[in-house]
Amino acid sequence: MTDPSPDKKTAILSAALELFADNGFHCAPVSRLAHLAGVGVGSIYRYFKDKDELIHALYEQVSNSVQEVVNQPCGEAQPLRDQFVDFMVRLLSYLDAHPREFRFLEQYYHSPFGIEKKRTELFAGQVQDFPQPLARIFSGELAGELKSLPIPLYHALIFGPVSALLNDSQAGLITLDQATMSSLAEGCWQALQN
Amino acid sequence: MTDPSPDKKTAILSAALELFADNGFHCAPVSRLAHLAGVGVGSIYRYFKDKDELIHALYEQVSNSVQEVVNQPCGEAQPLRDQFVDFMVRLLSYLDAHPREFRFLEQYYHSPFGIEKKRTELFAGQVQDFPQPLARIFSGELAGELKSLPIPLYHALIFGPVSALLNDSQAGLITLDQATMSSLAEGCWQALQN
Amino acid sequence: MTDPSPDKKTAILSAALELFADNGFHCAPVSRLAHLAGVGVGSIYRYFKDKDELIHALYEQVSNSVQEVVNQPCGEAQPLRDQFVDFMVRLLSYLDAHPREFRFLEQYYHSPFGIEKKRTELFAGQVQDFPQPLARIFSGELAGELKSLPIPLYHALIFGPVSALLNDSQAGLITLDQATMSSLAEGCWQALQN
Amino acid sequence: MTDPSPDKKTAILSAALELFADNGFHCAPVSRLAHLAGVGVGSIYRYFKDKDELIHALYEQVSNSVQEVVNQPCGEAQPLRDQFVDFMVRLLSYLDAHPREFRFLEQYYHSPFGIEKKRTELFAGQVQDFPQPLARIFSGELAGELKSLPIPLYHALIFGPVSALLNDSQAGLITLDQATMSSLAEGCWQALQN
DNA sequence: GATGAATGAGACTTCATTCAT
DNA sequence: AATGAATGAAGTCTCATTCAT
Repeated sequence: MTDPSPDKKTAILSAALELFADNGFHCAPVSRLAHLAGVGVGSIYRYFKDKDELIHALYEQVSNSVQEVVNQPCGEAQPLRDQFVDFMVRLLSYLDAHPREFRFLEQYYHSPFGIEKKRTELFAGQVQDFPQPLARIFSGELAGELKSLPIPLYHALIFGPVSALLNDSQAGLITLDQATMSSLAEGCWQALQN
Repeated sequence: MTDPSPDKKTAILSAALELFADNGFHCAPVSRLAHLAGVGVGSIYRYFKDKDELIHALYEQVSNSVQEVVNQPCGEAQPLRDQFVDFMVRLLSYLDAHPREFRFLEQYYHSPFGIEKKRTELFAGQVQDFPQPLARIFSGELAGELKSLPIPLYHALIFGPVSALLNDSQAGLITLDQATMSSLAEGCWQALQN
Repeated sequence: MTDPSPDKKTAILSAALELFADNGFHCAPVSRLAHLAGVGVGSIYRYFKDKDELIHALYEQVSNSVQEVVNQPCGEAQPLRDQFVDFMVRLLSYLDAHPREFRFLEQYYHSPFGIEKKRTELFAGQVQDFPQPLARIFSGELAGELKSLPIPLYHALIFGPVSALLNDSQAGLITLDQATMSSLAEGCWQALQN
Repeated sequence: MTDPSPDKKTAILSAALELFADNGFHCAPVSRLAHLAGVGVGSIYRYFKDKDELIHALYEQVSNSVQEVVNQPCGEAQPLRDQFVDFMVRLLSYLDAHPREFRFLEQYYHSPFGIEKKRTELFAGQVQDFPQPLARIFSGELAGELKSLPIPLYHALIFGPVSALLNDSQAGLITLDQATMSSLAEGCWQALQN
């Protein structure tokens, strides 16, 4: 039993993602987390002060891995529209391929946990870190070319459809192939045009 | 004699909406519900089999009041675009003015409770019951004029931004005045154009 | 509803016998009693101080009806042995034909309720009231003819088998026809012989 | 490490026997069990899935200890009658010395818990495992010597009086000395004779 | 450091009893 | 007198957290 795993913390976070995404925070007793992680209950409390801290830590981890994907550079030689579509397709692909990350985030944002950590933080938090097309849109640099809107409106018109579509995909209402994702991205792009 | 008082049921549902929206289902013990409703704990179980049934009943109530707003006829004399914008503004206004209803619905849909009652049910469930512009869009009647898309894509492009914007409004990131709501609606409308 | 039944009390006791015998005291909520009796919950408390008193009252009633059967005179012209067998068959027949009465009594005696009201009270309580053969046995009058034993031993040798056999009958392990009942009675009779 | 302590389980079963025997299943709240066992409420649920399982487990334990007594070999050299009397005296002695075991069993058999685990199971369940005299009687081997009766009648004539006498003893109506127990056993023996 | 047995606060639910109608 | 809606004490069970090993 005395498993001197070099990465017990990783095992715990991984088990947590699985259980939280599939069962919700409240149907994931710490004892079950421990069992799934192959770790003693007590060990969880060595790495995390309590269950809440574990949830917040998991959020940070998932949030970061999404940020990484989102922040990859887009081909800057392409027209802006294509860069935007590429970005959107990349985001949709990643989250559709990682349903647990997506469901965890949705659950987190719609729970008391996410009250302080607003959803905006994930995508709009640091405009300057955004990949080319997004940064230029949100920063207002393209104001002549596109509509000039308050950031939350940009945000809503871009990420709202992403979230909604992913939900339908998870629910099995639609399959996200390349064409579908492009359609959505193009719709969003049009929404921003003058 | 001594008939079950409709006031009491209303008081319970009302307290439930408040606590569920503000604290989440799991931080709203029945004892607190009862206290807030000014009712004995046991009385809740006279009106609802258990806590789950109370949650579902509250969903039905909230869902119906949203449906009512959504289903009001749009001025059919106006151009379709204006009808659409009117509809969107009406929906946004109502939910922004009833934040607890909105937060409850979001929470419900993102919980195991809402698994069968898919979000789609609320808005897309019965296309034929939709107000003019939505029904015509979703039914494909306008396929020549607009893009021809799978329903979930229409759905995502229209209600995704609504949900996202309301979240930002709740978070205090933006104030939803008439202009803002119209901007969003117009963006959505553009997103659907050929 | 205002049912001015002349015999609400009877209806309540009757419903109580049914529910207690079939479900046990603790799976027979007062509300269910009331429903089955066709009476308001509150009415039960007009006739009985509380649930305990209802149980004791029901015991008295059932106990009395058994006493009546037990106390019917045996043909005094017959030999004692035949009188005894007649008595035993009569008792067995009655209780086998009234399983709810029997199950209620068994349950009552084996519960805290029956602690003060000892089983003995039912059959041996008032020796002088017993029908001929029993009275003569218990009173010691037949001491020459039969074994001379302490009353509880007579009691055990006579009523123990009755109770045990009825239990097996209720459980469906045996059918109590005339021959079977006579066999038991004869066995008991032999048990008492010198 | 930290293995589940067998002492704790024993303490719980022991407390359960005491409370169940004295108060009945329904006047023995888990909280009281825990207190009497010197254990936290939650610990009971580590050892038993729920209260029902605890009751059944206690039955198994008590039943086994009675079986052990019952199954001890009788002096096979003695006449059958003496073997039988020895057996009866041993059974009576044990149960009279262990009143809680006796009261628990009686209560168990007369409750919904004992519906499937019929009383017969305890004594007649496995005829072949019975000590000499009983096995030979129940198996019909002595049919020439004794009356030939259906098993439930043997059962009633032998164990009925045992149960009844123990009840009277518990009630303080009689003291079970050697002579008394022998008398009962002899009575039962006679009851079986041709 | 790791473990998991032990704990008890607190959640949900039932039901005997009351009392306004 | 009769009713049944209302009540809350009390019961069963869960689970986050602690701590001895």
